[in-house]
Amino acid sequence: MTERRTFFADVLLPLSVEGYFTYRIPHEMVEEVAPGKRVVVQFGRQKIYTALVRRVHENIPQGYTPKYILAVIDPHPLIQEEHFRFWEWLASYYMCTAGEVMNAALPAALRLASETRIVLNPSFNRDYNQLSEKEALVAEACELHNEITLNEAGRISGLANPIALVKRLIDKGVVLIYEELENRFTPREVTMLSISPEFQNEHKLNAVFNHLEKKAPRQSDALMVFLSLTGGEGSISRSKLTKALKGNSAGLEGLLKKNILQAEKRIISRFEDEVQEEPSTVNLSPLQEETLVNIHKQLEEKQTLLLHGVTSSGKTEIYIRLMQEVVASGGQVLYLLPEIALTGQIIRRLKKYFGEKVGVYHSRYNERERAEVWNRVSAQPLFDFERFSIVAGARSALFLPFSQLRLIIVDEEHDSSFYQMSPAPRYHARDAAIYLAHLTGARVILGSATPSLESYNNAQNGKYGFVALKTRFGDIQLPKIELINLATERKENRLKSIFSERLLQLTTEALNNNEQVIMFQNRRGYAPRIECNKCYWIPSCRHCDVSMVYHLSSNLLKCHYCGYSTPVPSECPVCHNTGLQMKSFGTERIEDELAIFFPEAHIARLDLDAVKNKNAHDHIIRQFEDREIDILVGTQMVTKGLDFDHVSVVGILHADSLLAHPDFRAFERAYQLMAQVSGRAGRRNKQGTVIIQANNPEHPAIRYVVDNDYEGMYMHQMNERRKYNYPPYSRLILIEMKHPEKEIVEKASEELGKLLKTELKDKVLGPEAPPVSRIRGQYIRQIMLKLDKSGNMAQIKTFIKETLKGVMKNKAYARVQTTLFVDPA
DNA sequence: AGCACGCCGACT
DNA sequence: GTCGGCGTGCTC
Repeated sequence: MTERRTFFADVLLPLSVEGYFTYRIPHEMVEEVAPGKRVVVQFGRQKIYTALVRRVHENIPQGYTPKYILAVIDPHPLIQEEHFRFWEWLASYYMCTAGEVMNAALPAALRLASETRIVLNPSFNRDYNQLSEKEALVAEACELHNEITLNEAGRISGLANPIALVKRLIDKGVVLIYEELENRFTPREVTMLSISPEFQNEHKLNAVFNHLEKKAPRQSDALMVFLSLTGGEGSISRSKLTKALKGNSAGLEGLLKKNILQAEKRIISRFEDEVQEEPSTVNLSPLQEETLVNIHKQLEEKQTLLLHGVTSSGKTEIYIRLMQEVVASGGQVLYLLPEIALTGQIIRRLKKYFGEKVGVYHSRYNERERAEVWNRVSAQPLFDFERFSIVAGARSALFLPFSQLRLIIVDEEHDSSFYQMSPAPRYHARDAAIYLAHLTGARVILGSATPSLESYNNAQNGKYGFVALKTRFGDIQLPKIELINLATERKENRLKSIFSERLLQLTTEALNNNEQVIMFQNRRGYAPRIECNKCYWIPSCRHCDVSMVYHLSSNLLKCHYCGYSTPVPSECPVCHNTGLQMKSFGTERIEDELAIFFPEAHIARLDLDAVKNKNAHDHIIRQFEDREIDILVGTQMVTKGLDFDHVSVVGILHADSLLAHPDFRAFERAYQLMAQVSGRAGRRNKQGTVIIQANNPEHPAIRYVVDNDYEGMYMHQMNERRKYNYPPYSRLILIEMKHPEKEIVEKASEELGKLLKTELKDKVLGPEAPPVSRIRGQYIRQIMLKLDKSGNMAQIKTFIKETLKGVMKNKAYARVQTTLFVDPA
């Protein structure tokens, strides 16, 4: 007789709780439970969650009786050991829980969440009079709808938190609750129609036909259409046949009833079958060819390489060649891009070479689509689709379960949107990609025309490989950049609205030549503020410490931080003067005023307000590509990795505003933005022109853009960074505290700062109020830690956590929200 | 993160 | 007295 052994599983829950939880594995599940599989567990009094098994063991937990695992979901592990290790590194480096990483990693459709359902207790005597009004409402709703959810109970009763009410109903024996698991991952199915086996010979089929022709002409018609579409062989989807039958569905029903046709469900992809193009090879210029050889050579030694290629230098072609090589050897490629650079343009280009091997993964996809991509990347997919060899995705694509990851390309690596600000995990996808590659043995290529100082520094000191592409592809010249001094223009009365005469003149010429123009202004809305012309009162948000922006389209003042909006006041509430003036220029106003100067031109706007709808962004880009738009006005959205062939003029309307931020990266950012948007200008056979308008055109950041001098900018900024001990000379951790009461957050942050200083001394800066010191009614204080690169980071992070815990013990600070940003970008 | 328990003020 | 708001602590 074999001894019965007891097994336990340490599982990870998708919650913001530290550590793993131990559950007992029922004997009948011992075979099934394995690390990386999803299991269903109850956590707490009632909630049921999908957890991931981290490890299985026989150590009996001490001090509590573990609950049982309720069910095993997966036949094969969903997560491999190296992914767990990646998550755990991310959690410890970025100071969050592994559960929070799990939440970010698994698409929602692969997580099960239970929902509390409320039903009427069968033994309830239906005496609603014994109940309070709200209780009766909820109970009656249960009777009427059979069951309601907790949320619905909240709505019906008007209570934000209906739990107590429901609990009373349970105690009174009126209702019962149970937890319903929702599995949201179901593959898409289609009904396929084919000839039933017994009619699959010509003789029989003819007989049927003759019979139907006389007795059931509608059915015979339907059969005819079916045969003509399929040629008698194979199957066709029901929807296709129905469409071809143009309403004769009765005929089809008859054929199915008589079992002449048979229906069968088949799982299909959620992604439209794109026309599969023959994989073509990319033709590289001799310079690109040389670059490719150089990349290969360096990747033999270095895991990560920085590809510094000026705009339009043809980086994408090189990426495609590298991808082809990886795919040919059976490997997988992850192509990371900033969310808004993931446009139809780039995807179409990849599909042209790789057809159905390319998957796309970003936040505009719904849950089910994401779950399918997840499956098609995995080594053991739940459903049988062709495996994706290449995934183009935004930062969250980093968590896809690649099994043969050989190459990660981080394009536009300087882009700060690779850093996730909220929610946790607050991580930098570029840096995390490098760690993931370290775990999996993959190579990383960081690409940019304007690399981050950090990456360029790593290339300079030999940590990364380095390859530069200094000339544009196909002999396109770099644009000519002209400076306009806004102050002098204004003084000499040559400024029309916000446009210099030179810019208007060049725009006119471009339009006459049937060329396109981009106008860049980094503020959305119509007027960034309005102002009383007598007492200088400025309307500001009631929840945030910022002025309200006037939006023409809605005729409202809006807060860009919390979304609060108000009508425009008819008079100044302070001095009752009716002269309220629009100050400064947003993209909406620029679009509006351009229409006065160029009434014939098609003008469009590309900013957050213009792309609220799902496909609006792609739509505008495509219209611009197709030259249905002559002038495109936009915020930084127009700078993100787009290639247009017919743009001859780019206007940067107010460069100073880019430099006005009190941030140690402002200079670098301003350079990157201006260089990137300038790079949109220029076309075959004609040099483009960029006009930079600024009150202070002598600013060094602008100088480096004009001279196309990345190196110079790099040296200049590295000097500054060294002087003030900023990255890459140090590492930063930002601690942000929030509370609706100014005094509380001030005291809490002062106290934390003081305690941190006992160990970290002058490495602690602040606390101080950030430029926008109140958002959504919460006062904000920040403490910046400037840490030595040589320091023991793990130890310092533990110290920070412990110190914070100590401060939070004070009941007065219990509701202060603290957020940690490691390596903030 | 949720969720329950328990303390306390306020309204029938 | 009950109702409901919110602080506190726990979840395998």
